[in-house]
Amino acid sequence: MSEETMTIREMCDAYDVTPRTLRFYESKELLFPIREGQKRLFTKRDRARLKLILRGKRFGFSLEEIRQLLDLYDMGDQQATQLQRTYEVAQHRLKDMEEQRDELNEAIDDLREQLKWGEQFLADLANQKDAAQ
Amino acid sequence: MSEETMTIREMCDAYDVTPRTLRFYESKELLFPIREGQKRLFTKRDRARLKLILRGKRFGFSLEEIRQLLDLYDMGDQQATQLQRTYEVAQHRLKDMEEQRDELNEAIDDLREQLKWGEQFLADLANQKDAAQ
DNA sequence: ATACAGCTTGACGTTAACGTAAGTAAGACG
DNA sequence: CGTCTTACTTACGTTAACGTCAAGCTGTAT
Repeated sequence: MSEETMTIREMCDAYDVTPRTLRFYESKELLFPIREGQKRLFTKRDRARLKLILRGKRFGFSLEEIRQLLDLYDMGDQQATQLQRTYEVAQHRLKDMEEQRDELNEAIDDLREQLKWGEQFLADLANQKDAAQ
Repeated sequence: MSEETMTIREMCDAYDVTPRTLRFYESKELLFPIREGQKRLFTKRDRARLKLILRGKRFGFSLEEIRQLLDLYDMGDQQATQLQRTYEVAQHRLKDMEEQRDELNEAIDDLREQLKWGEQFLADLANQKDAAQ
């Protein structure tokens, strides 16, 4: 409960992830918890990074992309070039997402059509049945 | 070039899939090409099924789901119960897709926010630079 | 002392939908 | 007959993001 660091369980509870996930992120160099003997202690920095990781996932970035973005973020000693790069990557992702959404919308429309068709078919079938009696 | 059946290559060209894909679908019992010696010959039925498979994929059904739907479609000797079931599955899928789209839209909005933020930051940075000169 | 809770490090397993490579057969062409 | 083309089977490889043991350490409550 020290103010600065959190155990793995506290992290799990706070961010709704599994221990495996946190260890996995560490192995992929997304997080860098310090050690107290055996145990991992997650710092404020780790928490900030985890938040960004989870946000990145929501945006559909792969962990590898996220890692690169985090690295840029860290490295970038306010070097506009880096930030510019980050910005571009994000913008590209946005375009991908919008395309994906558009495709999804098309598919949804198509499926709606099919369903209308099926509905009609079922209705006809019911009528036939009624009429046959 | 017989009117009724197509070779694997003709199928691939016609539907823009690889041979591997067609063999894979056969192994998963989605298609049932007949054999002429070694070779596969795809019938009209196979072509109809393939179309449905590809459409199903667009809708985000898994191959296993598609197989089940195709089976129902085949079996269902116009048995309304089966069709009803198919209908329900499709409707469920539609709901999933709509949810997915909504999430995606949220993510897109969030990302747009972030980008606005980044843009501002970059602009400020540029101003600072200008001012410093 | 003992049991238990919580942490650790391996390391193999999972899922979907094919890709890819190796080795072989069979028919067509020149 | 040799070679090309097309197809075949078998089977391991791929990718992402963890899940799921197994086996062992440590600290603490009983």
